[in-house]
Amino acid sequence: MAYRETEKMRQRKAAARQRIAECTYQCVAEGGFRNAKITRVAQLAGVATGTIYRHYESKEDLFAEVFRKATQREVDKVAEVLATPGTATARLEKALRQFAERALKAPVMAWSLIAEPVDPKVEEERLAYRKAYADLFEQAIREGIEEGCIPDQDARQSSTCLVGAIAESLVGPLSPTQTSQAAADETDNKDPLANTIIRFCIQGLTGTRR
Amino acid sequence: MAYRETEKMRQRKAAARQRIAECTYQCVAEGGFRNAKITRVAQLAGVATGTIYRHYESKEDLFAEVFRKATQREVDKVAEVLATPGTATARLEKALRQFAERALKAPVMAWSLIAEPVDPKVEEERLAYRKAYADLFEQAIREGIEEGCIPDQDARQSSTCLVGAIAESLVGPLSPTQTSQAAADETDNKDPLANTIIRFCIQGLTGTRR
DNA sequence: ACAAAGAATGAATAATGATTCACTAATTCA
DNA sequence: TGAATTAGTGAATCATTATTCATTCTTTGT
Repeated sequence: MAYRETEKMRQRKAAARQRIAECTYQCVAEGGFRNAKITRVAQLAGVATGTIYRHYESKEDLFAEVFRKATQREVDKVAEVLATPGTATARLEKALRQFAERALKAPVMAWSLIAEPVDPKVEEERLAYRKAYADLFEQAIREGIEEGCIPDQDARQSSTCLVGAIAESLVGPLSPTQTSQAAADETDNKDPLANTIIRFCIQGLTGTRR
Repeated sequence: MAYRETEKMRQRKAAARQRIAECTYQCVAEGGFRNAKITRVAQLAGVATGTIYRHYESKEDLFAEVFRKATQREVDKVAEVLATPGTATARLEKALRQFAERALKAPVMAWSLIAEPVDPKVEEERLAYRKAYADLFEQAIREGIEEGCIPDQDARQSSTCLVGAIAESLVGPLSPTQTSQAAADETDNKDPLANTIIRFCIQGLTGTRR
């Protein structure tokens, strides 16, 4: 007998797989999923197109994984903020700001994650992504209700509203046409946007003007 | 000289064009834009595929028009409600309910309008559609501010949040997988959903619990 | 009735990219 | 070293549909 997969090989394959994912991410960050053609990804990764299919079942699978990873990064950041000390309301406010600011800092990627038309399998990941946010918010809302800083309500529904309000508010500023002109206008300050969204959301939750 | 386009012909052509649009609408209502293949539309409309291209520049154009018309119908309904007498808050509440209830009654179409992945030209129409809602809400919010029943705020931003919150809240219940099982579960009452969304939205606007 | 013009047809084509697969190159270990 | 086995290659293929266009059918006005 001869060849048997060795550790070295396993690692090399893992590295190639990761490189492919990273190059896909790069393509997406440049111009969305539509921009990430298999041939281009292969070229960037320095492998043949066929090689991609030794690492991923299909393009959709690759995209789904890339989407999931990109998403995880964002969700983790928000989770981090929500885990800091402070009242639930304050933490939610910080979390929403984190979400908005990161999106505005990497608008193409944010647009891809939030609003770019994608294939069904990737769309599924998007639903999961939005659900992940909603879950985090929901938990924080529950905590707020217990703390007494948020009145009793359907935490799940409210969290969904939060996700919707912030995503929708960002879609305009993020959409490819808007983005290009915003880039030209360096003075375009995004903070007022975040502030208004946050106020609406916190009020929606607490019913309290501040 | 001979043939010159006559009124009768003009009407016949207009009728054909409309029939094509209607059949497209029907396809979309059945399974979304993805389901509306040109050949299928032509078949339904009783014309040859080529004929479609005598009436529309391209599939995207056809879809964009169908989307626009479907959208207009929805927006008009909401505008109608907003034009009734009453305080701005009450009218906004009725409008949001109208939006939600119509969507839940025709879930496939609502999903197509709100969340189905579509081509760029159609996506543009979707942005316009959301903007149309935002414009209506914005106006009502301004009226509310003048009436004094809504505190002063960035009416545009708040209206965007409204659109986002309601759209997001509906995406879950509307998404194709959810819809099929909801159809099986006849007892699934949707009113609590609408109520929770509306409460969140009104609080977000007014900062007042009720 | 007939010529001129337009409308309708639908099989054939085009375009896009994902995916395959016959083949070559590397790796492993006795 | 070499037989066995897996990894990598990339040009060719496939799949899917939108779109075209040479042809046929209708309408119109003299």
